[in-house]
Amino acid sequence: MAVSARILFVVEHSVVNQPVHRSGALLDHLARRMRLRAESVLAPLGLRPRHLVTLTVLRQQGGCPQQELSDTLEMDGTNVVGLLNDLEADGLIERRRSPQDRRRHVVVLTEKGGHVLARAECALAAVENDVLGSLDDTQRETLYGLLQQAVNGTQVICTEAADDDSDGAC
Amino acid sequence: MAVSARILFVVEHSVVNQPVHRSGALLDHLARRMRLRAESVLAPLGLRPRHLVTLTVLRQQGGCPQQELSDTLEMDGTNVVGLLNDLEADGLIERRRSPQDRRRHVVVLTEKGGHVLARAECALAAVENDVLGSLDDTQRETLYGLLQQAVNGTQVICTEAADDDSDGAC
DNA sequence: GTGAATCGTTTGTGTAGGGCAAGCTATTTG
DNA sequence: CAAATAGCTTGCCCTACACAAACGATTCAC
Repeated sequence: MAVSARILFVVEHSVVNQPVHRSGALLDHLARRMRLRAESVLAPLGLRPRHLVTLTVLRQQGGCPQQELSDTLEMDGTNVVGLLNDLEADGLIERRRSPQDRRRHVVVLTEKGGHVLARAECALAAVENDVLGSLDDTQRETLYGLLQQAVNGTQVICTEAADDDSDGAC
Repeated sequence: MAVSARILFVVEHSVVNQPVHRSGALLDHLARRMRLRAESVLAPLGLRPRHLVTLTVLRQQGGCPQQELSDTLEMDGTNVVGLLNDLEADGLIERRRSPQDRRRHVVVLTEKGGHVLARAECALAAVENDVLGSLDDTQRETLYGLLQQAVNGTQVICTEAADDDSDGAC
């Protein structure tokens, strides 16, 4: 039936006609599915998807100046301000003046922020279970690793495997 | 440093404290990055990201009634109409009356639609190269497979490996 | 066959995400 | 001191969508 893009691949002395595999559309599609469901789960926590993305970035980047955050999120600076205002109002993040350059705000996740993020992730178990239903645990972990690597430029295996406190089992 | 969610895992007689790995936020983040770049690449082709998603779905689902498409895309019916109007105006899809139930429109990808989709995917090589830069070819293929499986409920290895025409190497 | 339900379409309305620009303060740097 | 920079606020605009209502065509149930 349908037509599909191809590139020529030379594999072990033979030329194989192979379709082009672009993940963009799939990523878009899947992200939408996640987001739709996540919205309702997150609402009771006073969060929206983009807040969760922001918190996630902050957790693994540690404190970072606001502009860097804007770069990472690839989002306009003014909108980041609003986003951080929300999060700060809820006590999930803190803006600290950088001692090196007092014009800068270093944005850090508060303890509460970490906990809320953790709770949100637990609450999202059902959502993920629904959307990624056809992937087994190993596959989901692989997917997570790949996404992490793509987003961060390097794979993050398990940054703080031996950390304390936090909200144990969901 | 930061706190993170955990669940208890019993692995071979030992209890391992393991962080919860939710892909939602990463998916969202990565999809955004892709979409931002894709928009400018797609614009010259008269397409926007959601058009590409639609075409992609149609390619691998074959013809399907409009409502099913609406379900798959998890998008309101009225918006799907608009989306399809765009695509039909460009001759990329066709709406055919279903012989079984003449109320229904069966939506199919036209030959031109397939070609344009293929061309778009080729054009997106640079984008993907940029966003997935830290993944090697094998990893990208793995990612693609997982996304495909998640979206479709089952993994699609290479539906029509022996198809003809189409636009060869980018 | 007549009425009820269904598929798709159009139109209209509302909301949220988010880009972009201008103007401001505090601060650093030349 | 002047110029550049980080962040904040306000205001404007556009796009993606959801949702509702009303319509024609068709099917289905009685």
